[in-house]
Amino acid sequence: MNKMQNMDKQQILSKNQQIIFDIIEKAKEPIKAYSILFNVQKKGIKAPLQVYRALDKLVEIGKIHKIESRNSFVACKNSNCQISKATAFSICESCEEVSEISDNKLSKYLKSFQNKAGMKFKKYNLEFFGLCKKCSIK
Amino acid sequence: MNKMQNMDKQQILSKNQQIIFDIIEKAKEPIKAYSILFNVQKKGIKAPLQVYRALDKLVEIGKIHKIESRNSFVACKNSNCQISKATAFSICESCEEVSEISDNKLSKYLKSFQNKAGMKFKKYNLEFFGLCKKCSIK
DNA sequence: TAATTATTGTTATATTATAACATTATGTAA
DNA sequence: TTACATAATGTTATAATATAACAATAATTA
Repeated sequence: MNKMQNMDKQQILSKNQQIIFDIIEKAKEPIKAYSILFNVQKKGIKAPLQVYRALDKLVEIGKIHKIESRNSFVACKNSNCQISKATAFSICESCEEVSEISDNKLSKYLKSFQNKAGMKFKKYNLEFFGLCKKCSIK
Repeated sequence: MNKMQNMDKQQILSKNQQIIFDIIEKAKEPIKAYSILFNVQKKGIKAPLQVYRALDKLVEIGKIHKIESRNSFVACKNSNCQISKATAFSICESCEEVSEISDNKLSKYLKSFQNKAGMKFKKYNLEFFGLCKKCSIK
């Protein structure tokens, strides 16, 4: 194993983590755990738990994000949301296209947001819903 | 059935919807579908689908919200998030306390947010994570 | 009052996720 | 370099969450 790859987020991936990350990155769209499982069975990963463990770790280190409303996973496209602390997505309710939002003003605003009790937050996840360009023409 | 009750959101609830809404409102904290099911079995609602159907409807009309990251449901505490379009929550990662955020500036900001492609959104869901007051003292 | 739409009831099953336990690999500190 | 700790893997079983498909009934509306 080449230990110098995947240094972007200061993390060397284990064998299973790498296999699963590659699938998610290639997908370019959110992909579900059992669909990942189907894709990696030829590589010897046979059990859901092997997938979920890799997913947990990849989310933890910020290489991927979970789209909570869809129970699916995408590779991180940002360098800003390291360690998965601050994520925002737009989701098309018609074609289910998901894209990660990278907007400094938005993330600054949300990172510094306090609720009325003065509670500050370590993390947030924001999902916007609407129609993407293509679907809004139809 | 008294048709004059539950007029707050211009919606009369059906029998099952009312039963399930009452459980959620009494709970005062997020409650899961199968926990609701357990609670309503004495009232004759025996199948998961009966619960999920009522939940779907209640979400649709904005009487309750789904906490996506927790697969659980809470009664709406706001008059602002009608029809479930704009929801924000704070979630304590230690005790799992969830509260709905009602902040005009935040909702104004998010309602008018456009992504770089100029796409506007009909709906959003925001979940903040951190430690609540109690848990941050510990 | 017929037609339409919403709601309910029911059985079965699909989908998503974790528990528990044994083993192997990797990193770290004496 | 050995022992200790920590992380990752493999495996079986099962828990938790959610929907499909179909039949019947109730409520609304034209």
